Amino acid sequence: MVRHTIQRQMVLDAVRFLKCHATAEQIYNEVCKDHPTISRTTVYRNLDSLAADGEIRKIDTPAGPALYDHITDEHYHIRCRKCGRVFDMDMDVIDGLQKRVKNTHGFEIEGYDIFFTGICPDCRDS
Amino acid sequence: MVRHTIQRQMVLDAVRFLKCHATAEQIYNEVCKDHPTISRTTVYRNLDSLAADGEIRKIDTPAGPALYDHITDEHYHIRCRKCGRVFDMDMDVIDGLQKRVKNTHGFEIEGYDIFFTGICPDCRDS
DNA sequence: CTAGATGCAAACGTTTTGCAAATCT
DNA sequence: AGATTTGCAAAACGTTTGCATCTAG
Repeated sequence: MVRHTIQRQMVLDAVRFLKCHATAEQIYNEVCKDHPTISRTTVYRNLDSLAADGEIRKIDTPAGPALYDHITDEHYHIRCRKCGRVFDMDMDVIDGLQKRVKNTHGFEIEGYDIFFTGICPDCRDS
Repeated sequence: MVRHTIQRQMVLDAVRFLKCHATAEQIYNEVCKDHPTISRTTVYRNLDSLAADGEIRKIDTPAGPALYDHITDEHYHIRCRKCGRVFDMDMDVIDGLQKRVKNTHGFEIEGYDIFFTGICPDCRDS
């Protein structure tokens, strides 16, 4: 059974407070403001466990740290090739994308993500 | 100017020989068979430079090492959540996906990738 | 001759692990 | 009381960097 600890609660609160694609490091820093003795390890462990319980969403990103979202509608992301920042993509979700798979070859498909790559306005202008 | 070295050539040959989504480590091991004194660093540097020149394609993957392909048609990937292996997805490329972006917010979009997640048949059966 | 490439060792950022001590239920 | 969680230190992992040496053009 999952045990309720202040650390777990604070990690969850921080993810909700930061709202969108926060890194473990950002979440750790946020929790540290109120509870400076928490360890990074505990943050990682609670993020994993909260994601496994479906309380938050973990987004593994290409070429960068994982991001954690409070649960929101499905959406896609773009990563700046220069600064590495990740932004939400302004586009509709593609309807029934998973149904386009011709043959799963025995795979149990659990989900998917689309990552765009590009150069953000800040990096282009410098 | 890019200089032609045996290391660069061997890295390129290895990527072509391994054909699909090889990791830097696999490519290093392949090159090592003929040229055991090459360093991992040199493999990484040549992979980067070959990708920058468009001779090979680098695929940054979520939650795993980057993969390198000899140039092939665009295609999508699936990663097993348990064993981490990456496979090609058996589906058609989505026509004009980039045109669905409503507002780039000043981003220069260079491309995108779709990554499915799931459990592969081997991992499910064990 | 010399810009550029190499190999080494060491650092990097992110994440995971082993373990003893602390804490929920 | 007993299983789970914590915090620490250390390791793991993939990758990059600094630097002295070497080499292709």
